[in-house]
Amino acid sequence: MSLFNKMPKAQKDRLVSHTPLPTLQDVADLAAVSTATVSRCLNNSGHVTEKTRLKVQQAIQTLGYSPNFGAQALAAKRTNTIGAIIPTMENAIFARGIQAFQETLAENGITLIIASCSYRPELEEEQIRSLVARGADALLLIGQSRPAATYQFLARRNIPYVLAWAHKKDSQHCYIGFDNQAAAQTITRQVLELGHRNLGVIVGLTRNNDRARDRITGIEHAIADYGAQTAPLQVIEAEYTFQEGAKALDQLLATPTPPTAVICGNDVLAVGAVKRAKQLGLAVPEDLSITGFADIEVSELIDPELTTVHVPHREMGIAAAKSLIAMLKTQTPVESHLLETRIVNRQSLGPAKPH
Amino acid sequence: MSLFNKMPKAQKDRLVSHTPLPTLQDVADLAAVSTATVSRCLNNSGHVTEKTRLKVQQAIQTLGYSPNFGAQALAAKRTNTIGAIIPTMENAIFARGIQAFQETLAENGITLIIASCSYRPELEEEQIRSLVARGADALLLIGQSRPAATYQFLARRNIPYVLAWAHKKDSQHCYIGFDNQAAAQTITRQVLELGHRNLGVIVGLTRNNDRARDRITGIEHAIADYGAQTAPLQVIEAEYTFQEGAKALDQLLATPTPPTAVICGNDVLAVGAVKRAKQLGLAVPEDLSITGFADIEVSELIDPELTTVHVPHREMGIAAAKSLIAMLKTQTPVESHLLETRIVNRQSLGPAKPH
DNA sequence: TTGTAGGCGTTATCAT
DNA sequence: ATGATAACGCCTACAA
Repeated sequence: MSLFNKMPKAQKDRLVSHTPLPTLQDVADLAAVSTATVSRCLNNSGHVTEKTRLKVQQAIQTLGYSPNFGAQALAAKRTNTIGAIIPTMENAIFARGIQAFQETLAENGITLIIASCSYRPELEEEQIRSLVARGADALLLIGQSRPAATYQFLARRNIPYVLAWAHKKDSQHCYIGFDNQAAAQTITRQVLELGHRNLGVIVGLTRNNDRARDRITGIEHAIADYGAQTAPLQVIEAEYTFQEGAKALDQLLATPTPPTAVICGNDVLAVGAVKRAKQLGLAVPEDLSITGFADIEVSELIDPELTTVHVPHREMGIAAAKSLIAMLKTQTPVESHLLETRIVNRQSLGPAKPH
Repeated sequence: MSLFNKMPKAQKDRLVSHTPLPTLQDVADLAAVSTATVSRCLNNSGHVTEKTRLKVQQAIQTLGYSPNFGAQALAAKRTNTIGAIIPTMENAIFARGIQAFQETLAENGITLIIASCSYRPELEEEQIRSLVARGADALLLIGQSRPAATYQFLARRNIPYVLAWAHKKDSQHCYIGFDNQAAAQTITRQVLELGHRNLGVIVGLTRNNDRARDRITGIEHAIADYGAQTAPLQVIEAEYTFQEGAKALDQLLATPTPPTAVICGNDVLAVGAVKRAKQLGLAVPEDLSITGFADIEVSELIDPELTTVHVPHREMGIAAAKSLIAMLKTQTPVESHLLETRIVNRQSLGPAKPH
């Protein structure tokens, strides 16, 4: 065997003109330093003379070097990647928050991987494993309700996570979100104060959605406090589309004692209901009041514009990113972060008609 | 030095009860086979007895083993990750297509990394580098216009990519999309056939958006073919929000000869314009016709519903995913894929008033 | 401050 | 069909 044949492959490649991508070694050679020094420059881990740093940077430039992801991940035991699993990318409710989340991560040199689980918990479980397998250093999850086994899995792997879009006091988990129940309770109280005594409710499918359930609870509490619902409270669950919101309204109106105000668990359903009400010749809010939840763009598009609960989407995304980054850095849990919601009064809610 | 001190760290860890995550070696030990065999099982690369396969699977189960991403990437020189860079996640125009793209990738064991570039080309360049650095095996990009250096970078790294949401004949690139110009031309012709002789145009910012430019060209061609625009063609560019669509309409109507029909480059602007028209007391389409482009959900929400160009978002996402997967598998370019658009006639376009 | 060298957990090439 | 073993490219004690 010749000397050439004994060489490591990378070295051979450098002799023949194959020229694959430059490696740390190439940079080190060109800069006439060791790979360790180059690595230190790359990771700003201090202890490098300004002069050598410049040499190294020069070499990196001329070679067009960029670290190999796999090697970096393998050696450093982290990928600088954070995963997020959201019910769906297809609707606006998560879009703005996730966008802000991603921007904040990017500012910190972290890449976001997104998966969606279509509100199916078994898929979420699978996605969590997948993202972790893909090397996600930490995770953003939506809401709290998932099997204990999932949390155990994360604990076993020591993967930091935050639960966003929800909030629970005194929990072992780190929440970055708002109090769905309290927010729903507040807007319901406002509806009641306007004289409505027969409410209807349209919410997303509660089956795997603790936020939707919390909102119903809030509505019920408000009504109980006020002691004022004259008919049985109708709660219609609907999938997350304009059309389903419209259909749900039809159901509500088909009852013997149709409501004078409809509280919706989200803006998409609310907006669909508003459109349907108008089609049916009902004036909103004169004949029927409708409220939303989330304050996404469409709530200002519909006529009349939607009175709804404003959620600080971007703030939430930013806070989630910062918390995760902190957890990664300190390797310790971080406090939950409660964000404030507020009611945006537009035109879809009005006083009950005197009778 | 004791024998213990000479051991590789992983072996030590297995002796003391530290128990980090199980490795391939652990699985091999438990199954009493070599790591090579385990690896073969994991990658279905054939030549494994059913019996040993079972043994190995058993071991994987009991250990809860999952491959280390970094190591896998380093050794295999691929990450099974595909990157997509879209202008923004925050609006619906890309959401459905990307969702389908992601689902198709997931079915093939590939993870999607998304980055957004806010329609800023220098940011896109940066994001491309970032995703590649993160180990993206291939990329989905939107539209065609970007610096030659960017394409060189991708060629140098040998990264397959497709350009989606657009189409060019006889191009060196692989397009997965539709003909923006032809689609715009078709809907414009329809408007002209309805007797309109004074059109206005509202489009997204063309500065870094070749799709928007193509649509304008299509509109201009249709008008030229028809030889029929009575006033100078007003083209207003607007950012991608309802409000900007509304403002653009105001500008169009402030001219001495306001148009009787407004062609919009996308549904968001169109819908914003419809809302504004109604606020101004104009009946749509009796006083003013408005058309959209993309056929996203809101186009059915607004009243009157929007006549617009339907784009097969999901098909496009699926096709893009399949093409990329094929390129990755065969290591050869793949043909472009032209998708058909069609006009959806709803209520926002009507005949011109006779005068 | 800088260099040396071993290890990270897979894959894949060769033998057997 | 299975096993040894050499890469893969980077990080990081530890030594100098």
